[in-house]
Amino acid sequence: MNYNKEIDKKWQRYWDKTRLFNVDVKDKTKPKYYCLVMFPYPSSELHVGHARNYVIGDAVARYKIMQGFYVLTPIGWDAFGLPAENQAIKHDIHPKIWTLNNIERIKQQLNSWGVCYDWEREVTTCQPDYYKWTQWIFLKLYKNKLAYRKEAPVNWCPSCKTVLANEQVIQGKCERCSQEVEQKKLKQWFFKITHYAERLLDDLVLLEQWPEKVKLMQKNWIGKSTGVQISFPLKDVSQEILCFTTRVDTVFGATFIALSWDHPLVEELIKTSPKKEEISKFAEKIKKQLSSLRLLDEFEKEGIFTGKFAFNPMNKKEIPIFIANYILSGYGTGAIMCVPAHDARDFDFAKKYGLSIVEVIRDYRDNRSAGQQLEEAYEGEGILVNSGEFNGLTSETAREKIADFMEQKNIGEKKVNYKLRDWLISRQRYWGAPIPIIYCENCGEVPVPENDLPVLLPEAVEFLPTGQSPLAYVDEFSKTTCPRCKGEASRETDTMDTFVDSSWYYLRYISPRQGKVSFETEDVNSWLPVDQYIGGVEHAILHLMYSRFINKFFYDLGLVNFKEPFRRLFTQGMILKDGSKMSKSKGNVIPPDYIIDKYGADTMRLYILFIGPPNRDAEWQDEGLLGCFRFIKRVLRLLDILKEYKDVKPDRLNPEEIKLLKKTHSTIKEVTRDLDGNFQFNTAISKIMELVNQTYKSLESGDIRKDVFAQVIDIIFLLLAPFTPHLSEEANSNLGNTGSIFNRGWPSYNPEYLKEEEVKIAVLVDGKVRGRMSISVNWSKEKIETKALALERVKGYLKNNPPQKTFYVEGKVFNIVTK
RNA sequence: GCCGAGGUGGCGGAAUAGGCAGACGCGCCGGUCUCAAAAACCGGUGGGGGUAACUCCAUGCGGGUUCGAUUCCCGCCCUCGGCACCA
Repeated sequence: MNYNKEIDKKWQRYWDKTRLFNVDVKDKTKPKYYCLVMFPYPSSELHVGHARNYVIGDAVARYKIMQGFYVLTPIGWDAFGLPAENQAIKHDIHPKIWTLNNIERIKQQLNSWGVCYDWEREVTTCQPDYYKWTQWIFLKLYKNKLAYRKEAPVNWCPSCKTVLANEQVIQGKCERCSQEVEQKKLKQWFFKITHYAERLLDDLVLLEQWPEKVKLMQKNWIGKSTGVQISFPLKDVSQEILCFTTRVDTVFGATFIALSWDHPLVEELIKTSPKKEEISKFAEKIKKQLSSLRLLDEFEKEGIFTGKFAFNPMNKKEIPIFIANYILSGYGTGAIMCVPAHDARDFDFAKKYGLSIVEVIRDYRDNRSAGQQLEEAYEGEGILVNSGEFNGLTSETAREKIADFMEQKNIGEKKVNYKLRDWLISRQRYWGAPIPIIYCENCGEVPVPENDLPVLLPEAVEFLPTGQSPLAYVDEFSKTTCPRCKGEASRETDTMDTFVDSSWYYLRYISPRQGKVSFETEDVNSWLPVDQYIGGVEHAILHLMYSRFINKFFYDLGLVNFKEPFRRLFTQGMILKDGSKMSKSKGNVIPPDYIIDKYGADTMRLYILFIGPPNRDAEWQDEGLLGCFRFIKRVLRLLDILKEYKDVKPDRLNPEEIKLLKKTHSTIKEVTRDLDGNFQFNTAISKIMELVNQTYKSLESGDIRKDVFAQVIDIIFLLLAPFTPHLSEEANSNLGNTGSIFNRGWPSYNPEYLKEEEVKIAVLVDGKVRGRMSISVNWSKEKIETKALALERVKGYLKNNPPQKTFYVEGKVFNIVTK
């Protein structure tokens, strides 16, 4: 049998016609399995890097179908987003047209790879029948006081007069015009994800089948810390500054306080200062620097003295108050107590501005003589010094004692703090779901009534660089009447973050055409949680956290009965080319079309799965692809050999046949284990390759009967079916089977063939291999020892060094130790 | 900077409740077939030394635990992902 493109098309049509991947969610005759791949953003064509996600998902789905599950594999499009709008500006094409064209193109690609879905469940987030429900979620959150508006900074390019995404800010400058980017505050909408911080953290333990690293990242992102909020009284003013710290044991070493540029007390502190001008200027400067954590290091640590002092409440010492650029606004209290001796950033800052550095924690291993200066901040734990009555305590006990002391004296209170911040969902952009809020002069902010949804995104818009959403210029959109007083009113013109769209799409797949509700609770409850979620590790935090949040919100409303949406998560690695991520700009993209054309879908699929462990990055090599093509031809040749095969005369199973059947059944066992484990397609495929190699070797011996040979081939194609579905189907029908190979069931192994009587073990002297021998599995350690010590080479090594001890690892090694 | 992951032949990668390092594939070398090439098939292939038997070295670097470490511990170096408006 030869490989040709017609085989691909034939079976793709067959799967479509027989509705192999279409699911009726009401059908409960088989156990369900919900296999979900992260839906694509339709930016342009897919390359082989993208393909990995869908090929893995398809292989999992097919494997589960063979195992007898009723498998739901839906697909959709994360269709709102910034790139569409950029294209619109650049090439004068409407975002909708651009997006829908891309979707059509990608659909063709997926089909040509034999990646199958239940297309009747396709959802597209930019279509009104989808975003209607995204808006509905907003209203639900609003009603439950989990959506609110407050001022928040955006990146602002003063020359383009537009809000920039972080991605569009290159080293503090606008990517288009290279103008210095500023911070601007706008009133924006937030979802109160912090309300769920504790549950998002606690429920991580329910996610037993998630990668540990993803759970750890989420845990660190939530960033729960317990500490103390201390109030530092101001000198001359009857106010105080609140600082949160997790290291209250270092409080005696707090020698200054640093505020963020927009701390509410700044104005009060500097209003009488002779240097007011200078300080305001400095604050302005920091304001222009970017607030994002990752950009902090691009600026040197800087600060300015406000001229005011506070008291350290523990030792009553006067400590200066600074404004510093390394304190984030809107983070904690926006003020920190600075302990230069025990914090590296504070240490640098203190050195720069000549502030005192008071050591209060002494490292257990520290052997500096008294009076010797610290050369760098010591951030570890230790014994308290210079801390009054708390001297001599360990950091750990001191934290408790000082916190208790502070609570008694009313100078501080124990507090739990989270790094997690509320989710800013406002975007000053066109291509997103409009936020369903109306502003009325009389009634204030009024939610759009549910019955009026969707708030349609108008299609005729201009993309003027004005800094507002283009929607603000569409009068028929923005001008409206107040749902409450029927007076004149205007709509919110910001749209929602696309992460809102993607935070619930996996629910919509269950009832995608439902017009009355967002999803059918009963069906969703029977099909979710998702059994297997597959996607890139780059989504480990944001998308997965937002989805978990929205799911918990639905849980609280009684709309779903499961606390977590994704039971098992698999994060696949990237496919690299020349060591880096494929991208058009780098020109290192491998387009799949020519591969499909030249070698067929199964070659590409097989190579993508064989390239390396799927949870890690791997380097694309064209030669590797060729190797897989060669393998496919080699497997198919077995069918031709079988056709012509002259049967050897029937007899009992001969040793060569037993050898081949042993290999076959151990391969079934190992491939199954690889797939059931962590989707180790690469090793599963290599084991099938070994079996194929063994088959050729066994055939050469001339002892294999035709029926044994046919059995082995049949199993080879069954094992390959999830990876190379087209040729497995073709081979399956060539072998005389009717119907789809995917309805035949996954092969099981016969344990009789896996029993071994003899094994080869290595004999080691002092840890080095010095001989090998075959042993019978029922030999005692003593018998093995006698045999091992009798080996000639071993004897040589033991001549002058008699054995002292021996170790035997069953079926593996026998180690003789002379030392 | 913070958080997370990873460093094994010429290359992609196997092997970890600590037990024969380099499965499988690529590449390369030699051979068969061919006028020749391609394809296919067979054999070899971590590095050094040795005609060979064999031997020494080797899993990013430096230490440690152990009869035994790619695997566990401590300290470094490098690469990649995320850092809240790319999705």
